Amino acid sequence: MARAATTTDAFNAVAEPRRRRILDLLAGGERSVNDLVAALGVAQPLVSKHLRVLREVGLVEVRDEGRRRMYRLNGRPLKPIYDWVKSYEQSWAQRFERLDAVLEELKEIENGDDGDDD
Amino acid sequence: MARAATTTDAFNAVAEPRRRRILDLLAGGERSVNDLVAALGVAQPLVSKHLRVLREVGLVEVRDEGRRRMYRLNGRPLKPIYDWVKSYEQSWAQRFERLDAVLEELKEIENGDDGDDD
DNA sequence: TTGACACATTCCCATATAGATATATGATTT
DNA sequence: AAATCATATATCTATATGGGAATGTGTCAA
Repeated sequence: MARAATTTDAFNAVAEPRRRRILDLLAGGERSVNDLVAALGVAQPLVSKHLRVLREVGLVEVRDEGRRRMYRLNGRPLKPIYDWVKSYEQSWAQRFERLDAVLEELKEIENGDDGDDD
Repeated sequence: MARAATTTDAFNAVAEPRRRRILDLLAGGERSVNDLVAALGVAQPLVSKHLRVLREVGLVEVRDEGRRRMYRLNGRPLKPIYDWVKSYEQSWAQRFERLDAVLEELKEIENGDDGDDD
């Protein structure tokens, strides 16, 4: 099996930095494709393809306005990512569990060794 | 260019569900590879390969214990994901901007049409 | 030393890109 | 209708998988 499609879910869609950048731009408000092309400085077909991926996972929605297509953000599909990653918040905020272990080691070392040994 | 390597950053590493599951298991405490193999129900070489990816982005750390290798979680590389996605929290908590637009449309319809159209 | 156990790595395959280029589609203007 | 503008899609290439099977490596037991 190959890697899962980028359109499988938001996790995969958002793994690509350019797509995150697009979402960042859309967070500032609705934008046309050409707007995005100019802001990103990449080829138009590539932007369209990225937008397609984002559309397929529901992260953006389109509205036709004359010959332009206005894209807007829909953050809802990001919530599963938020929920998942939030449950790990402790694991970087609390760097003290490890510290505990180190302190215990130091206590033991205190008993006789110098411990200059990284 | 192909897709970015899964070892490029945590975003890519975590796009794979099996790797998220591994982190979920490690969140409960240190585990040996065999433990993970049993818990996941997948082939051992595959688990080792996923662990390698997680190791390369710093999401797990290893400790040798006899012939076993004990893996433990390091959540720090998840922080960039958290920070990025957190800035979108409004965009799903606040589903009212859209509602506003709908209400405006309804007001207009009120002026003459029945609007039985969902 | 031999054997068993726990993992990691290598090789192979099918698949899915990201990007570049060329072209198709659809709306607006002239 | 013809030309133009704004986007989307099709085609091609190089690359990076995830998974399966086989094999390599290091540790402990007999």
